[in-house]
Amino acid sequence: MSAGDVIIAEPSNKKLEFRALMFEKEKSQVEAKIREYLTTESIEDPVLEFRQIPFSGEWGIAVPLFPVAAGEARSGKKIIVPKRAQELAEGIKNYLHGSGFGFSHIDAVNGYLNLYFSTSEYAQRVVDTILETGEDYGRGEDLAKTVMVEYSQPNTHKSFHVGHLRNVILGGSICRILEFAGYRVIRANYLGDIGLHVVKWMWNYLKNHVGEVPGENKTHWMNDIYAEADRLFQDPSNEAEVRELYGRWNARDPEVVALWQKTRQWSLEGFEQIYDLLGETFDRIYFESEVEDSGVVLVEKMIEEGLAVDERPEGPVFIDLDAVLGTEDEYRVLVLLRSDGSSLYATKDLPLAIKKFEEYDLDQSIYVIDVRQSLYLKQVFKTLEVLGYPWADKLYHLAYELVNLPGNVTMASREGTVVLFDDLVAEATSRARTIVDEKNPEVSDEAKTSISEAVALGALKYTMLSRDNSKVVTFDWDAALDFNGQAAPYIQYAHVRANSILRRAGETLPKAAPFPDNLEKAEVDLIELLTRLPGEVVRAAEQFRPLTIAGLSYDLAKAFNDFYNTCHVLNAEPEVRAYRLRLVAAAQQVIATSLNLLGIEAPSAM
RNA sequence: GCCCCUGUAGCUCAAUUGGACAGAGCACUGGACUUCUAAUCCAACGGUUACAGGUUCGAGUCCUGUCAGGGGCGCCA
Repeated sequence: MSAGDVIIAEPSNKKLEFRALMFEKEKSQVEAKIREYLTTESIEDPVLEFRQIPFSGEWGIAVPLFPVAAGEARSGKKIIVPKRAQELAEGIKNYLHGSGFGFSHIDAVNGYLNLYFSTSEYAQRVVDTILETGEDYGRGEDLAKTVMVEYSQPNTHKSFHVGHLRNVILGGSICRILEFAGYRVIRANYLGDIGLHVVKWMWNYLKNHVGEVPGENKTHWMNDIYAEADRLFQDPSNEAEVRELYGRWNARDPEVVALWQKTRQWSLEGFEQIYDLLGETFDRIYFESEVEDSGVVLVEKMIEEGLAVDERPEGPVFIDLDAVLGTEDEYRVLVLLRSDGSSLYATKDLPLAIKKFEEYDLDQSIYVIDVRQSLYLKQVFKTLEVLGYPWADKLYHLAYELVNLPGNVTMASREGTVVLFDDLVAEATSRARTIVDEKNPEVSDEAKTSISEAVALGALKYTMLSRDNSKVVTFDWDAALDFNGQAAPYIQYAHVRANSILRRAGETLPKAAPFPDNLEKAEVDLIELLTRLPGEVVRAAEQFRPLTIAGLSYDLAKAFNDFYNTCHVLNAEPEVRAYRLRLVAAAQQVIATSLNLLGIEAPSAM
């Protein structure tokens, strides 16, 4: 996404880290003392900013004194800023007698004032908080803001390939993250159920496949007929027949409409199979066919009002946005109707946007669409603003880059350069199955199937989500099917290990357990990562970036694996066993939550 | 011609939004299974953050310019 565009909420300056939240009381007490000291140095109303200390085994918060010293320098004092910052930090440290206010010790280093928490106290507060809140750990409060996210947008009668997959996975994860962050989310889909591609499909069906019905895999079957139609259509001798059928469709010939309804339904059922597999559901499905007529009416109105230029039949109907707005080469020209009066994307996107706001009271309307349509959507949004819709500034294009094939080849059904969704899933699942058979031969066949599916889909989703929205994904079979390293199965496996320990413990979790001050490094590192979830959820929601959650989930898994190897739980001393069991339970919870936000299953066995 | 995106280790990517020493995975090399599941872990190797200026106490991050790659720009979707 590009920065500086519309953001859902006000960008939060409540960048209070979780750690600071848990030590809020201590923090505000010490902040008052720091201000008190700075007053004695004749510094009034300084800019005090709390940030994290780069973590090195001990928790705390830091106050950089550079802004304060720089302020002094600007007001004319002859000082060297870094030196003065360090001097101030030391001054404060002495003023606070090096500790107190709930902090175990206070340091002045490199111009920063570092305030450290008691390790045992901090560790226990973190783990207790997670276990008390359970799956709600990290969940934001209800923000009473409604957001619609439109994503997926496949064309009926066509294929579903890996390019479409990135959209669904990204959109789905964004919805989960926004929901968890406290927004009320409406998942919308918008299907291309009319147009030349549909007519071509019906023509081929009538000519070569009458009476046939889809097999088990409906989307694949639909696409086979479409691909064949597209090929046959290359032959000019077939053009007349297709055009004739298009005419009958435009005249709403009942026979053609009936066929359209029946075949469209097959496509819908096929998409439903895919969405089920991916774990996606939609609250509202829009169709191009339901907004086309109102779109034409709207364009006619724009012509009457003089907003749109009508050059028919020699030329199209368009709005010259730069002319209307007095800009130059910025918004260009948006074509609204073809010269023959037929509709285009814009004809339908304008009324669709209006319809959304008629149906729902939206605080934000998000379009998850690839980056190539940036100018187009900018034009659509601007046109709605020009038309006077007060909600036009609530429209947001969440752009993402394409999934290309090696050699920077764009996936296109027409060129035959596609990797179909079901082929990919079948291959991934089969590879996962081979590994499950080898690693876990004793579990039931049913369990093996569900594990393979969770692993295969998890791996595909993680690959898409662990890359920034603005980066092109180059699809490569080996990379997509690599279950090693920084990939979903690694994270899922950590969850399985945690689950395994808890299962073998065979008792209810100790209600409370004190943590010692001399924790192992692996324990400290793990606890540190557990505290990051709430902040990352807020950040991911503000920036529409699942990537941050993908990164955290991997870091968590890595830290847990390290803990698993260095810290034994079940055969440890009773006190140690007690707090470690609670730590394992907390880690399992946070890993599961982060995977869930990515739409990835957290299996209990692998 | 104009606009947008990208450029970080051999490869694929991160970097808490201007903060402390730029981190992971893959690949290569060498180690660790009689232990809570080795789909794991440890160690080693790997950097002039495309280039040149500028702003700043501080720049991979911000501003200007250059280079390279990708995308978009009146009747495709």
